[in-house]
Amino acid sequence: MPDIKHFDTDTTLDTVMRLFWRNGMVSTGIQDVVTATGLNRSSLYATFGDKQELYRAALRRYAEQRSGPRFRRLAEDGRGLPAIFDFFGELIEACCYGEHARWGCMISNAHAGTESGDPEVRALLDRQYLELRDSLRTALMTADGLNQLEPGVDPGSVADALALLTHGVNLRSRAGVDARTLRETVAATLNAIGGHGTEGEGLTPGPSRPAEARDREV
Amino acid sequence: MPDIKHFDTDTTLDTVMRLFWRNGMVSTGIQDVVTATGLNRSSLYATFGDKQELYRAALRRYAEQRSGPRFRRLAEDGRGLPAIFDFFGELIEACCYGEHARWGCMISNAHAGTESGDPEVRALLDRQYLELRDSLRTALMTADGLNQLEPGVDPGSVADALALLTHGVNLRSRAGVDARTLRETVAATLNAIGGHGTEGEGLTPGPSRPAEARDREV
DNA sequence: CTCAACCTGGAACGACCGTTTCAAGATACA
DNA sequence: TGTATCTTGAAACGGTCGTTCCAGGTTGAG
Repeated sequence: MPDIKHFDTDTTLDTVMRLFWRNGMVSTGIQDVVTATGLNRSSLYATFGDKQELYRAALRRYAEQRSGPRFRRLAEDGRGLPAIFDFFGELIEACCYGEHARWGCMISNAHAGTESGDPEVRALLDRQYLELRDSLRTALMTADGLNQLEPGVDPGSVADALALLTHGVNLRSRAGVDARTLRETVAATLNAIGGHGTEGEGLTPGPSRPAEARDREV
Repeated sequence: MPDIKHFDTDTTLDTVMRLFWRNGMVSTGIQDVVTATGLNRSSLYATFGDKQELYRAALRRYAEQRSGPRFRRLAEDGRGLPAIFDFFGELIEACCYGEHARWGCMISNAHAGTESGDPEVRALLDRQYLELRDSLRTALMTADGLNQLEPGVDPGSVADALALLTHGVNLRSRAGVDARTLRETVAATLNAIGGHGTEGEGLTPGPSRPAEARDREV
């Protein structure tokens, strides 16, 4: 074995992910990547390939490191509606406060840009949507088993609607809408679905609380 | 009066709007604008200013020509819930079929991109959101007056939720999701709000019907 | 017709784009 | 230590970016 890489691939990909996440793919130049990561073009191209492949890798990492755990936690939470309340509560918190405030969601952003032209990217967007939808459906079916849902509410359809609502939250948070407004909107929606009186602690509208919520992960 | 412009400003701005709408601001070069409009750089810069101002003008035009009439029609429709059904039905139709299929919504797209960094753009995004929200709320209050809503449904909160849902529809349609899925999701949401049996004709899930719906306006 | 005012075509600007190339440096095994 | 193999630094590639400039054409008023 001759020479070994002088940098950590995961750390680099994490930095690149943040760049693409905040500024999008087209607005992020290779020079920006070079500056942010500290390594040079040769190492970048030798390790990740061209810009498109680099973006795909960053997007995959976002899906695995950011979205994935959230979805899994939601699906495996046995509390039913409170789990969904908390899911949205944490989402809004992460979108409005901390390191990634006003960055939105990299998946949502990819939908709106030229990034979605790449079939490989679009396949990932579809896959992520299905994962979110299924996690929500699982939680809703749990809620249904606990008699938390209004009669006549179909977990499948509502899961789809909530997944679309998530994209709306991501988009609007990027425009700088405050967390309180988003919390109220989501809480009203979930209360309409069913759970009167079963609110999780993630969505108490109250005053916004930026202090304790800083530097949370997404 | 010396010389007069040799082209129509509105027609040009319409062409530019379509470019920015489909490809976003950063991915659309001045050369693309020159090619698409047929006029040259001098006339463009003399008439609209630089690229940022050109984008702002195109976005304003989108809001006035595309979103505005839709919102007004929704708010002035006296039928209540069926008006909302039809609003979403036409939205989905325009997002999935015809000339602008898979373009999404220029306002939604602007949220996700670097475009939203411009304060003037962000002010427009907020204004458009409020217009949509208020139109939905007006329609919901009409529906409430007609006893079409489930008891305990607050028109204000639901209007916010439906406005966010709209962004979700726009985003997902850009990724190529089929109209039938979107219609089912929206229909299920609106049925949960209240109007069992009051569906408008815009959301009958059925098979997708691309033929009759081509070349609709957005 | 004269002429000042405006518009148009096209070339040109410097800066930056993503990508490639290549010599020099670093490493593990013989 | 020699050497094959990979990494790194830095320069350079052609192309495109947004923008500006100016000569030449066109218009309407005097």
